[in-house]
Amino acid sequence: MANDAEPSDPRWFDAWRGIIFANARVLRAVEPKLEQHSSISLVFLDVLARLNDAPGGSLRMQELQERALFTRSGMTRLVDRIEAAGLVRREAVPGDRRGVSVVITPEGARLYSEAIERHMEDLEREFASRLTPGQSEAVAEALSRFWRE
Amino acid sequence: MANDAEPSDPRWFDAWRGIIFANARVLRAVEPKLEQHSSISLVFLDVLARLNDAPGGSLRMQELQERALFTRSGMTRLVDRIEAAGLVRREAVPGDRRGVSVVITPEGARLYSEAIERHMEDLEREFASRLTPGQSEAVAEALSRFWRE
DNA sequence: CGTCAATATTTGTGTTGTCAACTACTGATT
DNA sequence: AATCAGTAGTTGACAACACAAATATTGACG
Repeated sequence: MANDAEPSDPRWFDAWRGIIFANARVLRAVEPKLEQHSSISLVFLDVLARLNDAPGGSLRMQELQERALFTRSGMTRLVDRIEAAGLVRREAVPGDRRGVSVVITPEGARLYSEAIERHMEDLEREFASRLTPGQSEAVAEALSRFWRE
Repeated sequence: MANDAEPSDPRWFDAWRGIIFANARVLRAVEPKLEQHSSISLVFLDVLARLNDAPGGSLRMQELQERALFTRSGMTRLVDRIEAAGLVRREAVPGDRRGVSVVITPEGARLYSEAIERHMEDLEREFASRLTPGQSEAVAEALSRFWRE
């Protein structure tokens, strides 16, 4: 098979290339649609998703920082902007006056569920429709450790 | 439109989630190492790779823009910076005075091959080692249409 | 030839990202 | 209680990104 003396690229590199291309191409297609329909960006949606999935709809800045997929740094100012848009609010943490917890507002939750629904449709069109169920299954299985650790 | 009652997340969403997580986590691990060892960023490496793979080590701005994975816009100024680092140079296109072709310099090619070698080792550690050969194969096969189309 | 829509790239300007320094608070140690 | 290393988050300064408008050139068409 393709395992005698690496020809040029090892086989796992095709897998990696597939991941970066799929990531880039799907996001490139899907992000403008999100902004168009919901007038929020993917980084906003990302933060709202983390909060929405968290118990109580609330996380501390650090947790948000760690879990966010599309933002590596600058969470303070990102939350500033999302807060200015009225989608989250900062609250004091009882018992630790250094801490801040970021809470999703009702309006944030409403906008999130609206936006994520549409976003899923877009993803289905741009991503899912290009894979067979068997392929989806195989990719999901192979990559699950990257998010389930 | 598929309209059957979705239980929680459709199966393809796990595949998509795997892709974004794998992408984010591997890049987050690998990029600092690249910068540390080769003192270039991933966007630099990306551009150098496109040029290195192109016939004659040269592409026009537009082609670079289209092929680049890690940069969606601002190719002019990105090339400015890479040029300032001596890794590429701009050349006039014979027969079209609007055009510019970007050529990789010998130093760029040298630095590229050095950096990519190390980068592949890092990728192997952070990505490939977490997949079985069968999983690599499956992911590569399932996602090949995203870069070969 | 002269006009003009189309193409190729750069420039202007506002927005977002990054990294280190800074402020504020905590908990442990003495 | 006073000290102090560690933790949480913000701020300042600058780099990189994004998008629209500007510049320059081409090719087609009357």
